[in-house]
Amino acid sequence: MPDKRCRIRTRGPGPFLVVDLFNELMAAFGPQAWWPADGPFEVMVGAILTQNTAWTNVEPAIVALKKAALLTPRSLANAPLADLETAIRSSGYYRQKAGRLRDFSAWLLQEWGGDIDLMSQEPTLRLRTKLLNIKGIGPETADSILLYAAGKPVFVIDAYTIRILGRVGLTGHTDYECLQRLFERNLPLDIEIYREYHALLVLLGKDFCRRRPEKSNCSICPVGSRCEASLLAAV
DNA sequence: GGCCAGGTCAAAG
DNA sequence: CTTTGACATGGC
Repeated sequence: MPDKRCRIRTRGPGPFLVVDLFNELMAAFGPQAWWPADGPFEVMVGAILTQNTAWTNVEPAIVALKKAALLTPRSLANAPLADLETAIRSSGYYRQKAGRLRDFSAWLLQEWGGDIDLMSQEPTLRLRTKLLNIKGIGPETADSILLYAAGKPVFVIDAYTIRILGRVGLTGHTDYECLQRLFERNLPLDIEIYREYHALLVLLGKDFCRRRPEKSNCSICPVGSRCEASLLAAV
């Protein structure tokens, strides 16, 4: 149900279409096959570990967890915090994230007996609310878990998405839920499209977002970062 | 050496 | 309701 509070406008050369951007990105870069992980539990662990952290720092942490046989809900929930901290040190915020991983794993066990398939049968919005009630799981992490681990059609918004939209001229309500609705309103209800689109936005963000020394009128990008008037030809 | 990354939470203003 | 600080490592 559309929310009247979500008023989003475009400025610049022409109307901005969510669908056009997806088509251009897909044509330019092709499918990304996200999320890079071995199974849904690993997806969820990765979603927590990558919070405000480069994926290159997350990978060694996942490997270390795997090597220490800590990559199951039960072992993660029961391991000494010190062991977790050691394993995930490379991912940064390691004390905080160790606690988050353990709390989340304990929740998985308590709510669903550690059965992710069972968890995934929960209605989407109810599951989302439950995830958000866990300390350390915010909207992006929750939605990443829903989309990439539980197979729910939920569009993930991240810092790249916000920056890119700002750059192509989007103004107005740019908070998480409004932007999420913008995408969900304009796309077919299709998990694969949601998955690819978010992956492509991250790719675009990495490859283009900070390297264009053009001028910017973007009010969303952080001070000091550069934007350009158009990204792909269309926007 | 400085900047920043696939955020989140709590404490102020 | 909006802004700010803390959390931390590793790559460029």
